[in-house]
Order: sequence, then C-alpha cells, then structure tokens
Amino acid sequence: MTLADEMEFLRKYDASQFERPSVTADIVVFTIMDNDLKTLLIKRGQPPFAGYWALPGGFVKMDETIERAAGRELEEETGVEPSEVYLEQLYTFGDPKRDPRTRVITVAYFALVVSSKIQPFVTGREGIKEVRWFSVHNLPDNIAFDHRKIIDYSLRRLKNKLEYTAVGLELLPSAFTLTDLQNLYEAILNEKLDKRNFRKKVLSMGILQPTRRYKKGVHRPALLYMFKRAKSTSTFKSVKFEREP
Amino acid sequence: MTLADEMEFLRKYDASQFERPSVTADIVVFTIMDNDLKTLLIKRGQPPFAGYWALPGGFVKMDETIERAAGRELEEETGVEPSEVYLEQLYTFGDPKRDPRTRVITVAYFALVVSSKIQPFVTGREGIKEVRWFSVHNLPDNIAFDHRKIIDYSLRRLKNKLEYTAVGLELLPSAFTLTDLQNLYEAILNEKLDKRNFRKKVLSMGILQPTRRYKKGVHRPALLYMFKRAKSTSTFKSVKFEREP
DNA sequence: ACAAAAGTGTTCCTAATACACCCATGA
DNA sequence: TCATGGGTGTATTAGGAACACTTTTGT
Repeated sequence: MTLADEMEFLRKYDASQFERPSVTADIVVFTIMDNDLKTLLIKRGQPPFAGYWALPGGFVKMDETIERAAGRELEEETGVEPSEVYLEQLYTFGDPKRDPRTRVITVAYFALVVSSKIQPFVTGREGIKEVRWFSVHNLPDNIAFDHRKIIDYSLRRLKNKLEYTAVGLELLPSAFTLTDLQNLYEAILNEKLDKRNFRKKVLSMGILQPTRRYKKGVHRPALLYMFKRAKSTSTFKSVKFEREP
Repeated sequence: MTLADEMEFLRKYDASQFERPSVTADIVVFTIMDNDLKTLLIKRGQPPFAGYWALPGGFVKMDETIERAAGRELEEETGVEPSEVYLEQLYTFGDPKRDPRTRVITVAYFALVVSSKIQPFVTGREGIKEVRWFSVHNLPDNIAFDHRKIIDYSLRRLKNKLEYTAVGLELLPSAFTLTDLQNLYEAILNEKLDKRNFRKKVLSMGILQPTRRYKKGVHRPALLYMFKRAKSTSTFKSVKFEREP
C-alpha cells in the first residue's frame, strides 16, 4: 500500500483511528574522561522509571530534522555546539511497549564529543537535574526503558567503526600524541594494543599529520599530531569513510 | 531534556502545539531475477508525484512494531510471508520537507526475497496497481519523494554487507550451485569476480554444505550446496554476523 | 568430436601479528 | 643517575589477487 493510497484511505475514517506515535531522538553521548569511555545519563524524577537513569533526548519538533532535534537536545545537556559534535544515527527503536505510557518511537543517535568542550553544569528548562557521566564498562543497573539496549548497541557500533574509520579522532582535541590516540582505542575496545603495531597502522592510514610541537610532561616529550583532512589515497575504500547515509 | 520532563512540559500546553509526525515504513525489496538484482516499485496514482514510482510502504500502526509494519506491507505487495524474508532496518529519513503534504518520518528497511516465492500479481486493498521490478542498475528517472536516495543507500549497504556476511544466501533457494552464488554476487556488485578465488573464499567461510545432488543442464552437472546453519568456528568475528541491533 | 560450463593450484604480494630494546627528559 | 614514558624494526604468518588448463556432460 503506497503512501498515497494510505492517505486516501485515511480520509474516509475517523482521525482518532489513525493516532500517531510520538517520535523522540535519544542520544548516546560518548566522551573520554580519565582515560575511560564515558556516557551521559540523566536521573529521572517522575514515573515511570523514577530514580532510574535515562539517555538524554526529547521530542522531535514538527519543523526540524531528526538529527537537528538530537543536536539540540545534546547541546542542552552538554553545552557543546552541534557543529562541534560527531553525530550519527544509530537505529530506530519502536516496540509498542517500550514506553508504558504511550507509543513512543525513538530514533537513537550516538555522539562523540571532546571532553574539554563540555560545560559541566548545564541546566535544562526544568531546572537543575541530576546528570552523570558513567563509564560504559560500569553502567548502573537501573537504566530506564530500553536504554541499556541502546547503549550496548551504540558501543558495539563504535567498536566496529573504530576498525575501519578514523572516527576515534572525534574524541580527541585538535593536537594529540600517538599515546593519547592509543589510550583512546584501548578505552573503547577495552583491551591492550601493541604500541609498535598501533603506530604503524594509524600512520599508514595517512590521516595524521605530525606537527613540530611536543607535549611536555614528566618524561620524554611526545610529538603532537593533527588530523589531516581530505586524504585521498587511503588504504580503505572511500565508501567506508562516508557518513551515513 | 528527558522524556519525563517533556511529558510534564507537554501537559501545560495546548495539544495541537505538539502535533505528532506520521511514521511510515518503506521497504526496498531486492530479489534476483534473470541474473540481475531487481527492486520493486509501485506507480503512484495520486498527487503528489502522480505517475512517479515509489517504494512499497505504509503507516506504522499504533500496536505493531515498525519491523512488523514493514513485513506486513511487504507481504501485501509480494505475497511472501515475513518469516521467509530477510528484513533489516536501514535508516530513518525525517526531513520535514520530504513529503510535501505533512510531516512524514519513514523508517526504511531493506528486504531480501527469493524470487521463486514471489506471487506475481498481488493486489492491495485499493485494487490492482501498477507494480514493476526494476533492475537496480537501470532505475527510472521519475522516482517519488526521496525514494531514490533510499534505494541508493540500501544498495550501498547491501554491497558492503556482502563483504563480511553471508547475507547473499538469502536471495537463493535452499540448494544452489557455486556458480549461482557467484552470479548473485556479480549482479549485486556489478562486477566480474574470479571463479577460483570466489570459490576458495566462500568455501573457506565454512557456511556451505555440499549435498550429493547435482544441477543438470546442457553441460557438465554442477554440485549443489546448501547453507549450513549454526556454524561456530567462522573466520569472522561473531559480531559481524549479528542481525542489528 | 566439440561446445560449454564445472572444477581445480600455485605464485606473489600486502597486511596483521608477535616481540625487545634504546632514547630523551625531569626530578 | 634513574625512573618513566616515547619511540623504533624485523621475522612470521595469513589472506587477497592474478592467472590457465583439465573434466564432464549433452548434442
């Protein structure tokens, strides 16, 4: 049945029979803090799931794209401008019983933000809320709705995506050391990587540009790199780097 | 803003301000016919886009999952039971202007069906419609809405997926020759493959089981294979074979 | 016997892995 | 001078790509 047929059909019946679902955008925000991959959750004040932790999100307005809704909600919770965020649509969850009150279809996104750009205490229009960054490897048990499933899936997607894209760079400041980058990979994949092989691999991608600056610390200074934009002769097929769709 | 906050907020205002979008499921159905990858389009009778070709699809009912809606629409158009179809969520398209009449968010799916299971003349509840299978490499110019973009994206996804899953087997009958399988890959990827390398690769996956039967034709008979279910020691990481999410 | 599709191995090259030591600096 | 993290190379292995001939059958 095409859309047009359906519209035709619709006009012949009582509108209430064609009740529409609510549509929300929920965002799994990832950032690296303390060498660990964290995600943002908000404590719910009202039932259902009062006292449980939920993903940031909200209704999609009639005149905005879904991605824009996600970006807007994200900015409200983290203070990070949408232009400074990597935002990718994850999956649409639409089980009729996922919200006990009414039919809510949610389009889930995952976002990667640089932790230094987060403004620590941002308040929504309902005032201060309890908001926390949780290690993805140590999430609370009381997560609202199907949000645990959404987080798990986004983590899986992020891990996969690390293997064939440079998406990890979205979590680092503009200049970083190779050790920073390796720590990031290790935090996400939750496993140790070999230093020489890791360097060989990321350098062979040709997407990193060495600067002439060094990060000084207690010990030997480390060369800082930057992300090189517009690299054409990658070892990867170009399609893999595309942002969906 | 959390869902709960938003609900709270909602109660204070006129409901019309919180108009809800319509949600549809559209399906890109793929099948192999005449050694070519085809997709199903339906000619629209009414404006907008009267006379244009559109994807099968329709509204998601309040009490059904989105996937079920997609399966239902698919069955109406092809006569193939949902249990006999590979159905995977593709992406959700929500540009406010994608349908000129009203806000319609569509959750796009792609489906793989075995052509022999298709019932050639199925009619929807509006009567006989003009329905055609188009080669994906030769689509009409007049495609309605953003459906061309949806088809292109699903083709890209299918191509990618062929590389790391056994999803192509969903397009073949239960017993098939290696040449059948290779023709299928060539039709989808739109390129010729080396016979020896192809056989080496698919056999090394360990997902094919030789039968003792042969497909007879004009020339030398070809050994028939079947898909071997529940293969554990694959060369691929298990996550890759998972159906999302 | 011949036309046509089925079936089969080897070489080469690239990429992934495993693995251990010297270097530069600040304290 | 020493503790610490920064930085480097080589050998092995596995998988992908290029490439041509023999086998089996029906006509």
